[in-house]
Amino acid sequence: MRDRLDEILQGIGLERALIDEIKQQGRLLKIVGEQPLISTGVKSGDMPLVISGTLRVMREDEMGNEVFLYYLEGGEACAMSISCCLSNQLSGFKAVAETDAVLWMVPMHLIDDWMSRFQSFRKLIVDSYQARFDELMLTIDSIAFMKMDERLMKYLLDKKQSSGSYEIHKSHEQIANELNTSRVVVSRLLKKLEREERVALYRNRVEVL
Amino acid sequence: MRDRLDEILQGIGLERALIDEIKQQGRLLKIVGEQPLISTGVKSGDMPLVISGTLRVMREDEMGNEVFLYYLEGGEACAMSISCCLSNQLSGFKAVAETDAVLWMVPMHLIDDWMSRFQSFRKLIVDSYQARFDELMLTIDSIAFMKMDERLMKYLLDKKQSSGSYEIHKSHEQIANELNTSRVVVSRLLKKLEREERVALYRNRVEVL
DNA sequence: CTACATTTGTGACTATTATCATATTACATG
DNA sequence: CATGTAATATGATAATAGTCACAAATGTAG
Repeated sequence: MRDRLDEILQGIGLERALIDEIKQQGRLLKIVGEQPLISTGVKSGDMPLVISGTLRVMREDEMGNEVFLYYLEGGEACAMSISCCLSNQLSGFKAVAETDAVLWMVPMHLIDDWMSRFQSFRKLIVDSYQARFDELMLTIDSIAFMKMDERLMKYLLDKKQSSGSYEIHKSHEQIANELNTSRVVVSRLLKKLEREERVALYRNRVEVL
Repeated sequence: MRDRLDEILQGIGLERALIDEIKQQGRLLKIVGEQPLISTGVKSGDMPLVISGTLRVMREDEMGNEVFLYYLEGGEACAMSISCCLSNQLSGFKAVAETDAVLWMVPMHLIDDWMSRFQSFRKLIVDSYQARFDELMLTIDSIAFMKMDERLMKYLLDKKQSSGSYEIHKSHEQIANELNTSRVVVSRLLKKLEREERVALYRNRVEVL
């Protein structure tokens, strides 16, 4: 697993010296699918770096409604946790392992030091923020401009792209939660997509055609 | 105006040496109300730092629909423009001067150098990203969870807070655009709020009670 | 004051989404 | 294969928002 980490850190474009420090100072964390990593209103002293698997990051409001924000995948860092920690704030979001995942947890107090010494690390942080930002923009686009049927289709296609599989193993209920609508609505719209021969429906499974 | 800049830079918590460099290397840009600073699909080589006035930042899609994202006010930096420039990407958004505004434009190529040398500058960038991030989350909250009447009231209250005034000088049409709905809907909901005695309505002006 | 453009008000209708009630189907387990 | 639970399907109805048409009002320039 250390080798995989090395490979990923190189892939991001970090220099040798930094890679060695990261490998020395962090710790490995394995989480199994659907296990929560960060919950709304809790804070952590580490910045997670995804080695393998996928984290699903969501926003949750006071009443427990949640909207999907973005995915974190192999090689991506969760830059949000930085300022969340620097500024001593509570996290406004919730991260759940979408699949089994392996993370490298980096102690927060080292971040600033690395930012001052390594150009590649500054780039990692800024890029990470920007990537999240862009994805949030897409989320806003779809919530603000798209109707539920389009959003649902986009959701299915995004899933397909990120997992590489044509099958989404979720119930209508779970999909409805991620899109912040009701199960009945999702069932109806999926049925419509099925009639249009864009998906095939099974129990706990949707296949994109 | 240089004094005001100095004051603001100190207020952010930057150290003397950095402040001097910023003052030496940047240039002043004045823009008058409603003038666009950044347009969708265009990129700039400077990072703007707001000295006075307010910038309204919006997301625009291909069909010209737009959603309000957040405001940038005195002392705030537009960190988004950094990676937008570093990664050679086009800006996915649009910034308009809400009122007359004075900006200090910092050449992008200095950013990385400052980030390596000044702790306070790293903090400025990270905080700036985080602040925008938090505001985007609030925007998502309101679009995803709130109904139009609540969003309208929130919009009016936010305006009140940011301008300190109880009067919003906008037509129903303009408000509708910022909330991504139609003029008719805004007129109707404002009328309802008026009946509830929460606002008073005039031509091109709404007063929050 | 008059003419005109812009802004605002409202009724009528449609579209989309939410909600409730109630079937029906699929799967796991004994 | 009988049975129970979770998942899915679907009709009926309501709430919310969008659209169109047109009327009324407000402010401005001559």
